[in-house]
Amino acid sequence: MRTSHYLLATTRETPADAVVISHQLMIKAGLIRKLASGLYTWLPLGLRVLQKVSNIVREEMNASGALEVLMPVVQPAELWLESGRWEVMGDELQRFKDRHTRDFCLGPTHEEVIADLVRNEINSYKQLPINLYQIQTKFRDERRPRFGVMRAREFTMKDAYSFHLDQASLRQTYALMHATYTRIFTRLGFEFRAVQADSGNIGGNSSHEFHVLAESGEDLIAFNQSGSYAANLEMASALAPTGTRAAPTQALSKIATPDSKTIADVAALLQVPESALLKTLLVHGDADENGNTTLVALILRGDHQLNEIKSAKLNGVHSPLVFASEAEIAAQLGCHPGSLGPVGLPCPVIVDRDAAQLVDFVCGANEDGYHLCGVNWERDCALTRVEDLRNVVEGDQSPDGQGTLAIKRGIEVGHIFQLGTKYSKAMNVSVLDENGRSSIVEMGCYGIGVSRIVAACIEQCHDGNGIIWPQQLAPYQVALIPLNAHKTPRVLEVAEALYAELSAAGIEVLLDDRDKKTSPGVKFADMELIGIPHRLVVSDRGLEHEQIEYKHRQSESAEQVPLMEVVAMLKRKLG
RNA sequence: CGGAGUGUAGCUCAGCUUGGUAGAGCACUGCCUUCGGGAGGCAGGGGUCGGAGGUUCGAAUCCUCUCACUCCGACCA
Repeated sequence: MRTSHYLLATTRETPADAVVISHQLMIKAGLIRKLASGLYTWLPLGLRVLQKVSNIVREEMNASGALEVLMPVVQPAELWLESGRWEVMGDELQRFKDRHTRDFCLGPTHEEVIADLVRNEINSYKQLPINLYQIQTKFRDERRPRFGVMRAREFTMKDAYSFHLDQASLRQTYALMHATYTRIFTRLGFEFRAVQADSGNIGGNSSHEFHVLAESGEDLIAFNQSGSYAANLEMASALAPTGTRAAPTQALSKIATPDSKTIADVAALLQVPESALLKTLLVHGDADENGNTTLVALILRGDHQLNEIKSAKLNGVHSPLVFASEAEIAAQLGCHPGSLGPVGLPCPVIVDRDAAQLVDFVCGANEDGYHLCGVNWERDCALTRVEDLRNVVEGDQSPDGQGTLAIKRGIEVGHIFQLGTKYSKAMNVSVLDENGRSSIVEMGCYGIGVSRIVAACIEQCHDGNGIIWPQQLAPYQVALIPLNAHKTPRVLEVAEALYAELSAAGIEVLLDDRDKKTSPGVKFADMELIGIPHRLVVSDRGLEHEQIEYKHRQSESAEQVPLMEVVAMLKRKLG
């Protein structure tokens, strides 16, 4: 490709509304342009990268035996009513009516459509297992789109759905997809982790997320050094402390703590560490048959954070977690949230394992302006229920006993689920088994955020001058820059010859043939910004010695290569 | 959805407090010079100041409403 015939939409200024580096660079390098919030046009350069990602994903999915299909973006409401998700999905599901006033939605995912396809087309256990996938546009009306294509409303996703006669077969394909995803993200050159994950709304039993490690990631993941344990922070278990609780040494006392409402305030006032305090949080319990809920107290050590996902899964706790309002707390206890504690608390109490180990601790007195000191479990208040309520922290023991946990930020680029029969039962997807009996099939689903991968790659691979594409994603492998061609005609002749020869060898070359008004500095800066891995400079100076300058995007300095050897050298470097 | 903020040229922004002819840099067009790290000169083109209503002799500027976008939070397959 020649830059003179290309839409090289690089900008000098950093866009004002982009906060993460990948979003800034995608706009500066001319990969994307925003149309509206969460909606992006892919420009020629960006589309090439997106297609390279798609192709790698497609190759590996095909190699795994999955079959590619393409389903509609627009889906009829009937299918969603059948699965029960028309009501459940909320505003993220973009609904609309056609001219006949029939209800439709834009597909945020395709479980319903694929289930409908399979129940019509697959009748026998002999046709199972089968794994169908597509690479297609999804639409989710996100409450807050952000970070460019990282969290867009319209985005490209690879979604695969597998169908099985039994759970053993599902587990087998799930493992195969786990391995396939590992191959894909390895080929993409990512530093990533596969982590245990919450399956959330989509349902099902086992679930893993694949995260690219990056500071700008929206998720926190916990893992040990050996890699034997990795989980989303939402899911990571905190090991129970070992040993028995020490005996009390202090007497219970009540002290005035006016104006100290937070853990930090009270710890500072009393000159004790935050870990010597209790944090008491009131949440809604399970609803009774009339839909009314009572309050439940969740108690943590002052320095620990509540894990809302783990807590909401406990019996007696409303899921999803709903915090009691200040008004509800005042009505039931007559004090503010900052003054709560377990002593004499008139509601069920669930205590975190670490909080249950404390002795001589400080907690709220359930009376504004007072705290209790020297409090001890069982002596001063009951300890009836102990659970894992807290977020793990850096340095915690790994739940599998292998070393300690580190916590890092990750960008979720893949998610695999064992759905079981959640959708197949609701939509009656069945086959005849070998006994001729109808059997509801087991389902798995497997997603990869194709467009998000482009952004995630830039988050991992950039420097002060711009993007640094790995070879497998680079829109072009070689930037070929003729300098001073208007002064020395041979410069352009040699550049054209190299362009032809490299192209004939199947190497993707971007020839920067912009005219003399584009100074050398501009060409160098643009080619670095868009991240082309290999750079060749053809100049009058070099040609005097029959030499071409070569520089890799990441190397500090350039080297001179004899003209006759350039093509062979690049073929070698590009494998 | 709650809180905060911003809308002026393709981009980054000034002008608004105190109402009086629409601005700068970059980008773009033409000519000349320059030519290995985002060149210089001269001459140009480009904006119903997000939209509607109001106050006023007069509104980018003041008031009201509205829309869009961004950030923080909550939420999220």
